[in-house]
Amino acid sequence: MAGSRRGRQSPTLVELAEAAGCSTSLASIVMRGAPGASDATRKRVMEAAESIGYRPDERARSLRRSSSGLIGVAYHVAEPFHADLVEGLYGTEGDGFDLVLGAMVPGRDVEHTIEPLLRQRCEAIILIGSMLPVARLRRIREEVPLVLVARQVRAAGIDVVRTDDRGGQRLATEHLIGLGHRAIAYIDGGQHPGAAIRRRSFRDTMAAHGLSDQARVIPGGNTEEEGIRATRRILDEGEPPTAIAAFNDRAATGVLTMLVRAGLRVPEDVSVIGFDDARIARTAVTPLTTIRQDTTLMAHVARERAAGLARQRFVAGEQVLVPELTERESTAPARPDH
Amino acid sequence: MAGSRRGRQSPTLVELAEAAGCSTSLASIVMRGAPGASDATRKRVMEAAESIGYRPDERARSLRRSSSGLIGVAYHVAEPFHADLVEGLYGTEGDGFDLVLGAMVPGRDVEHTIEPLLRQRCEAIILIGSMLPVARLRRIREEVPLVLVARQVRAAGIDVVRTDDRGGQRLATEHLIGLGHRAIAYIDGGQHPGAAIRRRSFRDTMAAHGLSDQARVIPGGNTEEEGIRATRRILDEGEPPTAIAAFNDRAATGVLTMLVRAGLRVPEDVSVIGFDDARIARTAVTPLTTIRQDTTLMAHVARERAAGLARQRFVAGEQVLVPELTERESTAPARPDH
DNA sequence: GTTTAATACTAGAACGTTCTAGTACTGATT
DNA sequence: AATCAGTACTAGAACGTTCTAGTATTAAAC
Repeated sequence: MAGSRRGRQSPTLVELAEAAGCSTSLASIVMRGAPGASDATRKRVMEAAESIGYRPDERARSLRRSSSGLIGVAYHVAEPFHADLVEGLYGTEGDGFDLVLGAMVPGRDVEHTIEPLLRQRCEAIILIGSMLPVARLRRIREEVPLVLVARQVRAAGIDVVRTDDRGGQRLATEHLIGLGHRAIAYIDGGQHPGAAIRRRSFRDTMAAHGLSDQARVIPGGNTEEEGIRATRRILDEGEPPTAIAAFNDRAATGVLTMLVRAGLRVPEDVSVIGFDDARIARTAVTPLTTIRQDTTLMAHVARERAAGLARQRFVAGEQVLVPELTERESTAPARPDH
Repeated sequence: MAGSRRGRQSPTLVELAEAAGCSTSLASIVMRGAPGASDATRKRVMEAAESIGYRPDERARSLRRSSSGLIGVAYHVAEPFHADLVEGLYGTEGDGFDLVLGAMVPGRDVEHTIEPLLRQRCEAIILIGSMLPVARLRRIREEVPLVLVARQVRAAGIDVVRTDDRGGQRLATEHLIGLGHRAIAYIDGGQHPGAAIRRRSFRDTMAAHGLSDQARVIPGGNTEEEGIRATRRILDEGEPPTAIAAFNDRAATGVLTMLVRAGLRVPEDVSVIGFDDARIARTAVTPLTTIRQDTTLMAHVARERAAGLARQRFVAGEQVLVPELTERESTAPARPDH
């Protein structure tokens, strides 16, 4: 019971050294696995540590070392896509860095989130899917190396890891066109990262196929709710398109929801395509055809970049990953009568 | 550009004191808003801090103070319900504690997650929805006050904040019975927190209404995928029940998905009820009737408990919150012909 | 004009580590 | 027998704060 520890501090290196009958320096060497201790001593110290319940104080360690060995990660807790990326970040250990999470929640913006990370002297910060204006990103960049994930930004000094949104959206749009669809609606992602590029890519691809007049862009968002609203709006306005592309899988799921509610079948009546290949894509009412972003790889690269930037082995740049089409059941050839 | 800071350390209190022309003690007093400095000095120091870009080093602060002022939070990143709780935890500031997040991801279990929190000398740990056996919880409890959220455990010294799962599931089951349903399937949550209690509550409630022979419990889980699988199994086995209750909203969403895929209508053919009132409940194909757990309140209470336990103002106990039925569109009276 | 009380300020010792610069010992090399 | 190289170990100064115990300075009280 912790009751027995009430008020007691946890044992320090000094107490460990005492228990093991050696100097704190030696105990320290053993605890961090540095060279300079005999095997016998190592064993003795480790046993003493075990027996007194010694646990190194990370604050003191970090303070004393010249570098904190910390990479900060700022992400939106409620965003499943971010959660996937965070999971991926933990996959790659062994670069000598620990991760410190900074949660963005409503009312706690990027600056608020990053401040504690900087106060812990994180050596680099991975910022996931932030909509922050470039000027403010620049200000952060002045304090610490910054890796921006899943968003494009052309500003010197800011490292970027992202998917080729333009290529991805082209893939999606051409998939639909290839299936014979002509009247295609695109549900936009508003201000969200990547939205502007995907929107433009949709328009450009439609234009390239001479379908500009059939291309409709509907205001949307990145949530199921916004997908639902946008689709309702489409349906309210009369003859629905034969295909709908959405900014991301969450919005696409909202599209599916609304179509089912309206009694339309997917893909028989309307084809739907998403973006991300999020977890929910598989379990949607109709398994979603979508553009796959490899979150594991993105996370891997992001961490590598952050570590490299912190150690000044890299110069900031842009890593663009190639997305691919994942065909499931929500898209099908346009029916001839349309 | 951070390039200009290459290799430069961030300014320390000593440099701040120098810049402001006072002692470090005084600069410290100003920076932490402690009494003992004149208004003029405060202004001068603050301006100096601003001008040299001083930012207190949290590691040093925490190390020096007798208490770290940290509460650790261990949660599953990929679990939306946990994300809601984490959001809630940030809502209540002003207790003098900062939150440190510990992410549980596949391959990184509770112990791995908690270790870094302890190394930062968190004064209490909030553990969300862990399935850890009591013995191991006890071991953690020996090191630090522990608040267990969304799970019942009867072990001295472990603080618990949970919803009344038994009452909640009774509410759900009786809602269905009250609508005239008799053949009701329950999709179980397996080993997940609360699952055992909800399962038993379902059985007991059915029994109390003389419906034991109509009560079916199907192995399931806490994800959409498992909801789908369980429902497929139900449909494969012949005459479907007129109502399905699921362990949580994610599983219930899977149920909806599978029912739609099978061409059944909700609630006309089958009523479905979930648990949690997660975000996805509203945007499900058919808006889910569900049992609402107030995550904001739970988070609020959990934080309060953690802070109180850390400061030794509370003795560990159990806080049980009352859930309520949220009626949406996925439940309706049983059709007479059933 | 001395005491008292309060306010503004400071020196310097912590906090729990790491790390540099050293000492003491061993065994091999000349 | 003296030198060297290597291994095992240690003393003690950092790291950047907070906090205790103080010293001046001023204002009020008699």
